[in-house]
Parts: sequence; structure tokens; C-alpha cells
Amino acid sequence: MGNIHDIARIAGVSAATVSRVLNDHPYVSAEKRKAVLDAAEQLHYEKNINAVHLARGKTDIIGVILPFASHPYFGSILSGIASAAEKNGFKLMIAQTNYDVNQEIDALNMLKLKQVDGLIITSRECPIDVVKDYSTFGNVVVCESWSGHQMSSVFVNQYEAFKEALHYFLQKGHAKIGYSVLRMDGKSSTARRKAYEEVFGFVRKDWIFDRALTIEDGTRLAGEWANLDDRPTAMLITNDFVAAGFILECRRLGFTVPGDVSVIGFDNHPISAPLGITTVDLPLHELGKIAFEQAIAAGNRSHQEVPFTIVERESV
Amino acid sequence: MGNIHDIARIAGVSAATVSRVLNDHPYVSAEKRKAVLDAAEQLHYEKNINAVHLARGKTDIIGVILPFASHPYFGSILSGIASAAEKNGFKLMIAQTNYDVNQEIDALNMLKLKQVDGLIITSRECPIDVVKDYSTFGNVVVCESWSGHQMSSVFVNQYEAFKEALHYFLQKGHAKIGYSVLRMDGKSSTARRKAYEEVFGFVRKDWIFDRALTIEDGTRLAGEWANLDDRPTAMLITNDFVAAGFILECRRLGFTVPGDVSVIGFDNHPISAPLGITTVDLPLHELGKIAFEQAIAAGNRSHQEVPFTIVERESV
DNA sequence: GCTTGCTCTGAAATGCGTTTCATACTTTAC
DNA sequence: GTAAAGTATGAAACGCATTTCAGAGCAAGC
Repeated sequence: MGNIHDIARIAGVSAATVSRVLNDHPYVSAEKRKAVLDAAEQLHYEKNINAVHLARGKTDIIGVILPFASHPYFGSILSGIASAAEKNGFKLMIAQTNYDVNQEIDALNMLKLKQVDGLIITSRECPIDVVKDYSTFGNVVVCESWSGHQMSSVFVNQYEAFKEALHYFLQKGHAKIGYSVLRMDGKSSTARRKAYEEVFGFVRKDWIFDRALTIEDGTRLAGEWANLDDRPTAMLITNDFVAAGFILECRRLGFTVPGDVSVIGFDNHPISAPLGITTVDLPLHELGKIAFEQAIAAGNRSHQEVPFTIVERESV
Repeated sequence: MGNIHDIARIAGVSAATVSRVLNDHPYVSAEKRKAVLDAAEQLHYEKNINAVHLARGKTDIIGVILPFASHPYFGSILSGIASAAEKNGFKLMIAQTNYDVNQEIDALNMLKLKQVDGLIITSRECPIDVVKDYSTFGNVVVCESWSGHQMSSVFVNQYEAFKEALHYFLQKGHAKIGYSVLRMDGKSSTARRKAYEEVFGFVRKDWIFDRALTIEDGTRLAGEWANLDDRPTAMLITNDFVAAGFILECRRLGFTVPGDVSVIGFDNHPISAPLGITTVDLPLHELGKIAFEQAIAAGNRSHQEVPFTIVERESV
């Protein structure tokens, strides 16, 4: 193996010249270039990337914070980020946080430690002000509606999307509408609640369903819904996985969809098509790509909204 | 900010002592420890992790190669790896390869470059012999049946699992069994084909369905199945996502499951429960954890088989 | 003929923390 | 009271590549 100085010695040049050859810098004579390449070959030389990172002061690595790697919502965003990273010669460091603040902080610290050049936060538990303070150490991108000059953001307008879905229900004759969220106090839940109040002038606690993220949650939700004395006739559900669990369990319980209850999901996950779930399409892969671009953007922070569209199927 | 030498100067000690304090080494007097901590505080000191990696010769980072980050099969494994990594204070570097050999090589090179201490290959396109050669640069773990001393492996016995599923079908009275795979020439496909031949003494090309990974593939598969003159009465399907797409499309086409065609999926993905898909449960999260343990294991390589179990539901 | 501007090269500084080695002082141990 | 063991600390080497600066040599421009 050996290092750059060994190569220099064997090739009879300086370490600087070796570095130039290895990095395709101009101004190296053909013969020295060859001598260096031969020596490198002979030594089976491999760069120590840590030395490179140290010397350059950057790593070409972007960190990604996501609560659950196995959930399709985050998986899609991650996939988008990864595609873009690959195209740009960047590597990805991921931190699965489980919405644990300590783990989030731990991941954020990668910025301080110069382990990553930028960081994408797909979702968080940690207060935004804490996150913000890390922006002095590198680009921070949040996947949520946020405006400010310290960080970039890329997001779906949750408020508008939710509102549009509600109006869709209204237009289809529904007046009793319930909805589910992942975390009652989460950012997008607040937007949803606000949209609901905007449209109806009130919210009914028993029509809001909490902790809904997975298919199993959807199944549970169906039971909770069925147990209500006064059931909503329409449900606006966190995502298509939850919607799938909800619909399938409702049917198992003897209800019909959309007969007894109409459903709109979010994400337009592939499962929604064969199940005929009407859903709000969110371009998550694209969102991931944009997040990556923002993460490597030099200097300029930006705020980008990605569009949503309602995909009409048979669950309403 | 500043570095360790600045701290040393301010605290009136040597850099070595600063390093000792920062790494909780013993043999530092209480007063010097305090002086160092105060100076570090004052300077808002943060370590440059790249220098640490360079000096230590390791990074506490494990690389993960996976073809598609957004697919639940790989998502589950990744999630298992990530849990274990977090518990052990390791970070994860991921490379989404799309089964592109160049990207796989690129990821493998992280080992040579000392960017990662070990590497987990959840699935690959690249020849195993090429992969093997990288094992001199760090622990390599493959998630497939492989025996040899260079690398560790953790896997489900695809051959046995497939065989057991076939026998399950046979026992339920099925003699015409088709199956789907992701890649005809993939490692597990070979095992499946072998198992099939073992049981039946032949394989029918038109009963083997290729390129089946996603829900959409399942939908397509249903069409292909329906178009056959001589249709299998049972299908052993790549995974539960494909099975879901297949079953739902079959029903849409007017067939019944398990009336016209029985189905067994793989993975025991949450979607299989509400859809009543009989499936071969694979402990993917656990497999990920084991892969991680192997990746950080000092010296000793191991080969671990994880168990599968058939989960009986209503699709057979 | 002289200046300007390339091309090419190496010494040395830079980025930064860890670890070994040597040294010196204290405590125990017998 | 002396040897052995432990505590405490710093200088210097080590891990390794990049980049700036200075300088030499040579060709083109006027």
C-alpha cells in the first residue's frame, strides 16, 4: 500500500506532483505522470480518504435524518436523495432516529464534526430552533414548510393539500369528516388541524385519530372508527399504508368503502392503485432530489414547494 | 473554533493532555482536566472527526449496499442494520446501486479508501469473486447463502424455504405451480429453480415469471398469468408486494383467490395480513441486525442462517 | 532584445487528533 | 529503606493528502 510519499520516492518526484497526477491537475509532464502512475500501480496504492477529507475541509457526504428507514414515505424520499447523490458523486450518511431527540442531536452533530457537508432532515422531533443553530456548520435542509434565511426547505403545502382534500369530500356530499395524523403535535398535523378549522369552523377531537403511520395503525384505526357512536362518513388518512389497513379492516368488519365510509390517503403509494384508494399524490422522490440539491447548494438557501395532485380512484 | 493545540495553549498543557481529557483517558489531574474543559468551552471547540479517523485508522462507519432504498424488503433490512448501528455508536453510509455494477464497485471502494470499516451487501449484481477481493480491506457481509472464510454471510435458506412452500401447495392439492423471481440469474432464483426441479423433476419456462419486485410488477404478472393457456393453479411469489399486486389484479380481472389461483408470498410484510396473504415470514429486521454484528466483528467471519416460517392465511 | 505569460516542479505549510516513548514524581509493598 | 507499581505529563512522531508559494525554464509578443 504505502502513501503518497512512497510513490513520490519511487517515481522520483515530489509529493505535490503525485497529488497533481492523482487529481488530474494540469501542468505535469507526460513522463512524470507516467512514473507516478506506474509507482502507484506497483504499490497498489489507495488513497486514504480521511486524509483527503481532512486536507480539503469537506467530505462530499450529505447526512440524512429519517425516523424510520423501512417506511415507504421516508424510503421514497431517501431514494430520491440517493439518486441525486449518486449523480453528483456524493455519499450518504443516514441516521435512523426513531423520533428520538438524542439521536437527532447525535446526527446533527455530524455537521459540527465536519463529518458531513450538509444535512437533510426528512422529519424531526427536535425543536426547529435547535436545528437552526446547526446551520452555521453546513447546509441544513428541512422537508417541511419553513421560511427563514438559515436553512433551506422543500415541502408539500400540507395546509392546502389537506384543504383541497376536504373540499373534495364536501363536494362529494360528505359533511362528517374525520382524519388521522402521525403525531398530534407534529408540524403537518398543526397545518391539517388549521385547515380543518378553516373549513368547518370547529374540530371534533373524537374524529381525529392519532399515531397513524403504518398498515397496522390503519387496522387499529378502523376498529376505533367502527366503535364511534357518531361515525364520520369520510376519512382523510395520513398515508396510503394507513388507508390500506383502514379500508381492508373496515371491509373485514362488514363495512363498505366508499359506501359506509369514504377514504382519501396521501402519497399515491403504489399500493393505492390496485386497492382503488383515492389519494393525494406527493412527489416524494422528486422532493428528495430537490432536498439533495439544496444540501449541496453553495451559499444560497431556498424554499421550494412541490406540487400535490388528487388522484381520483374508487374510495370516495 | 480552533483546534486541540489552541486548547493546549490556553489551558497551559500539552496537546496530548487535551486529547486525554477529550477521550476520557485516565491519568489526568483534576485541575488540568478542568482547565482543558474550560478552554474547550471557551473556544466552542469541536473535533474534526476526519482527523480522528485519519489518526485512528478507522471510522466507526459501516457501508450498506442496497439496490433500492424504497423497497420494503431492503428497507426492513436497512432498518435492522440501522438499529444495531445506533446501539453500537456506528454510523451508516448507504449506497443505492440500482443493481448497477459500477455503482456497486464504487461503494465497495469505500473499503479500500478507509471510508468505512465494514460493508454489508444486501443484494448485488457484481460477481461474488470481485466482492470477495475487497474483504482484505475490511469486513464484508453478504446477505445471501455463501460459505467461505473471507466474508461473513447471513441469509434465509432460499432453497428450503421455497421447497417448503412448494410442499405446502402440494399438500393443499396443487400440482400446477408457477413462481416469480426478481432476476432470472440472481442467486436466490437459482436456489428456487433448483428446489422446483428437485420437487417436480422439471421446470416450465412459461410458469416462471421474471422481473417481479414491486406491486406494479404483481399487477403485470396477473395479466401474464391470465393470458396463459395452461395456467398454474398456484403461484409462489417473490414477495408480498408483488403478491398484493397480483392478487388484487386477479380479482379485478374476475378471478378469485384462492379459488382460481392460490398464492404464497414472501417476507410477511404488514400488507399481507389485511390482504390475507399466506406468506413465508422472513425476519428481515433481525437479519439486518446480524449483518451489522458481523460487519463489526473483529476477525472472525461467520455464516448465519435465519429461520423462516410459513404464515397461513387465506390465499391458499 | 526584453517583457509577459505559460508550463512544470518541489519545498513546506496546512488540516488535526492520537499515541508512543521518555521522564518524573508518588505511592504501595515487603 | 529500597524496589516495584502507579500516576501524571509533554515532546514528538504518526496518520496522509492538498495547496500555496516560489522559482526555473521556455515560448510568444512587440
